[in-house]
Amino acid sequence: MADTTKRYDPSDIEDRWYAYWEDLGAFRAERSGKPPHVIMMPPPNVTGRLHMGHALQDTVQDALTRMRRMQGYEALWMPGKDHAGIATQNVVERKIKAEEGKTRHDYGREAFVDKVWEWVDEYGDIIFQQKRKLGDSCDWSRERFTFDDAYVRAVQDVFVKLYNDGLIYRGHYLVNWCPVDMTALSDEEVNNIEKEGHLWYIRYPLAEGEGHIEIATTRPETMLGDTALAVHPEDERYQHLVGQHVQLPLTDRTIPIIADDYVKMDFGAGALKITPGHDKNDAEIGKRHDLEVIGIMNPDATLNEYGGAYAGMDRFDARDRIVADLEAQGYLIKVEPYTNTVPISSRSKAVIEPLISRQWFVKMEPLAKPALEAVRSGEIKFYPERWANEYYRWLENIRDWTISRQLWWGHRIPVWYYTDENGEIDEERDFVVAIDQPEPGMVQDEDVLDTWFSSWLWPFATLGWPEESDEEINADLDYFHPGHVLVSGYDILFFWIARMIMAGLYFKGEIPYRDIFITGMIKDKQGRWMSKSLGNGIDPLEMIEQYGADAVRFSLTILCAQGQDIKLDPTKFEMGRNFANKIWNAFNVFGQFMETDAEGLPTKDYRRTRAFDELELVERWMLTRLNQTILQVEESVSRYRLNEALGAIYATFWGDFCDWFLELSKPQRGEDGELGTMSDEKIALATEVFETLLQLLHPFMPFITEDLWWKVRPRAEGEACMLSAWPKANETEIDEDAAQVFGLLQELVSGIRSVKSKYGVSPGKAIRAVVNLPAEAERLKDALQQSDRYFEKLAKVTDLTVGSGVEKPKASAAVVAGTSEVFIPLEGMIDLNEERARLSKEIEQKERFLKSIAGKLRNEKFVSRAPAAVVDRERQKQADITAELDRLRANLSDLG
RNA sequence: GGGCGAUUAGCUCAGCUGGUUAGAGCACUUGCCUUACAAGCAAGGGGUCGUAGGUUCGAGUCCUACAUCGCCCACCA
Repeated sequence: MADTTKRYDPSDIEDRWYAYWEDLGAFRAERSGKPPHVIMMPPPNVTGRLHMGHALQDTVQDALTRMRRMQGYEALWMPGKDHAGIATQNVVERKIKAEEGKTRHDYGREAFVDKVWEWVDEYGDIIFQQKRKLGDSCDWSRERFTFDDAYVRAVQDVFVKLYNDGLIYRGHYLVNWCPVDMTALSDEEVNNIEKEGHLWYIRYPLAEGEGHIEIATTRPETMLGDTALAVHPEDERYQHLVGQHVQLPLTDRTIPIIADDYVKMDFGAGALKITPGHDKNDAEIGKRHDLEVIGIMNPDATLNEYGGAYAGMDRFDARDRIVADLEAQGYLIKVEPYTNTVPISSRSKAVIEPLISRQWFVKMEPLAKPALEAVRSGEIKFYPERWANEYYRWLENIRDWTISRQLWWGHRIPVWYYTDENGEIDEERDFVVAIDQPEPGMVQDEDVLDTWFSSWLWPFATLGWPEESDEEINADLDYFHPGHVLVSGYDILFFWIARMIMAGLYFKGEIPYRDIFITGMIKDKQGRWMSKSLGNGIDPLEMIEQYGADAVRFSLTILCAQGQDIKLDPTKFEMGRNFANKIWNAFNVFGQFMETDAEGLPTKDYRRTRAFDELELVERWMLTRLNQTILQVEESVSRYRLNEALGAIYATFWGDFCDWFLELSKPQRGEDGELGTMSDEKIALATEVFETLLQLLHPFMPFITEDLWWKVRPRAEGEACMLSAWPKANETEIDEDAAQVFGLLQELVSGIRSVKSKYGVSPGKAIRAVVNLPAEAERLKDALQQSDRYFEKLAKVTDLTVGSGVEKPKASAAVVAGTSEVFIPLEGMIDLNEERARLSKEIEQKERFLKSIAGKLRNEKFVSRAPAAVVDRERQKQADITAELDRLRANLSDLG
């Protein structure tokens, strides 16, 4: 007797099987004769904790990896983590602040970086432990970090190459400056959000003579950096003033009035203050007119010496004061409420201050072109396709990438400067771009690189690129690159996915992968992003604890439809839990009759001895369904419709295998109430189907399937489910005929049950039934006559008659199924009115249906234009329904 | 301002290149602790597929507007 309990308890087995797989080395991928299948795990931040987004994406990646592995591929799922510059630095800064009351400056750069390393060593692998709980079958022996020595080298090589190719430059430009993190950011790291603000109308008096020009601004404090006032060249109000000057209020400066057709005459006051040091558009206008650039802010967004009386104040305090002073001095004309877009750091949420700063940039256009072409040509495909449009849009409008960051935690920029006698950087002399210090005394650039400047190399730097002297590495790169599919969310389409494609093509000369599967994002029940601040997150580990990893994986997969966001709430995992429980108990049906050893493991290998055509109806039907399901799964997975694949297995397992096959296969209770037994032949069939279903389910629900795998057959050492050969559909065991006959049987059984339920006949009460078949259906008649046992088991029909032209017994209910019908004599229980109503309702429904078909067929255009197959199908339907109606009417009139 | 997505049963969602009488899970009703499973079984009820047009023999599916919600992008101060 197998050792199973009624309720499946996942906590019992999951860790055990994970350890077993790892010990077996089952996750490892090595260069072999097999075709490779490679997935690069998007490296989580070292600060990361497993969240539902990871759980979803890992489930998808693991399912694909496990399936390919079973299908005979050398499946590599490469894990790793990202040093995540700002994020990690922030975490450690917060920690030392909280624990020691210190800032990173108290530590100094070197000591602080050491502190971060300490943190990484202590906490950096937590997420990988969490991923193990989920069942991730990635090759941990290949785990990489974007700060591994070899990886650092790759990043520096890439910098040097891009510089030498003329694609990296340094310069003073207006950049997105975050005053909280005190670093430059790329455009992608900035979000524009709508915010209620004000539009202040301010008067700038003419320097020469009477009068003034009115301007409008949303950021009055920037006026301290104004170096011109612009009007439209065709604006008749101001034309005559161009070339003159205005007095800049609150300062002793005067600024020129210039004409530029960027100015919209009808917006605001029709004139524009120009602050080239703090506004992107103004900077361009400034360049056109060769204006002076004044930066009025310090890195922390307090005003600097150009702020005059406001120097040292925070920019927003200064704004209030300036407005108050303008008003007091009569320069403020009016204030209007105004909604404008404000740039926010995606990391710190601080309002970004555009300011001029010396930074490093990558010229993107030359990189973008091939990347565009790779997708346009179809070499790389997006699933779902629509994401290709987002990708095009971004690449077609690509802007240069600000890659330098004023942080301490990150890849140092491989640029060196000469120093003067005081040890200060000698700005007079050229810098040198080199990985190692070119000359003693030279100092390295203080800045570090954007995190994504290292992660864009992930698909090949993780394999050891660019080390060319090492044969192992070369062979690995040859074999495992390019990869096959990238699974990711759309949130990092620009940050990472697009840049990886650029990097792959530019540095490696190859696309990084063929397919990109973009999953939806996990949202809360109300469709909001899950976040710490909202406290609406669902912790995958708690869910695993509560429902089991397989249940979590099942539910996430089944909910993951083609890129749609998932509104998740914990009760969704009940679906998976219930299914796991169903699987567990289904095994028990036949497992309890197997010969087992003391540990409950099978000692006998039950194999079917009969050929397919010797099997009985339900068996042929079940194998047919199984083989159809295998085909369906393959088809769905090839299009990354994992929800559909898993849904198909679920329906077959529960709706076919459990509800019909097992119900018919399990032993019947003996006459005297004693438990029956199951023949070896029956056990063999159940085992065969169940085992195959376990394999189909394994990629999605690895733990329970592995556990039961060992319980259905004696296995040799190491003969794990996860390493078993993926089932092949056996097309010779697809029997459409059996499917059709069994389908009719299902209809008749359901009809009988329905009648019993309708008339309050207890399901357990034995009844008689008479099946009436059309005269020509000899084959059906034989099949159903042999199926009396099925009717008994499923509907408690103890007396079955099957024939054609059979007389309808007195006082019986009738169920019509196509051209067949079944009579259920219910002497004394049947309510004639009820029965009439029941039949009438059915007749009405069929008549409506028939009418719509007849309508179609009367339509000449339909008959002439629709494909012949469609028309034939309608004709067939018409004939079927007509026959069915005849019977229904006959049955009705029978009732008198 | 531009683009994308969503709108299908009470709820959450599938529904692919148009073609059986639109499906699932949950919830609901009725009956069952039928010795695999009450995390279950059986039988049911419930949908004019957001609105209005159009294309087509045929539309949940394609087209055009519109509405509502959500997301992305964008230099009108």
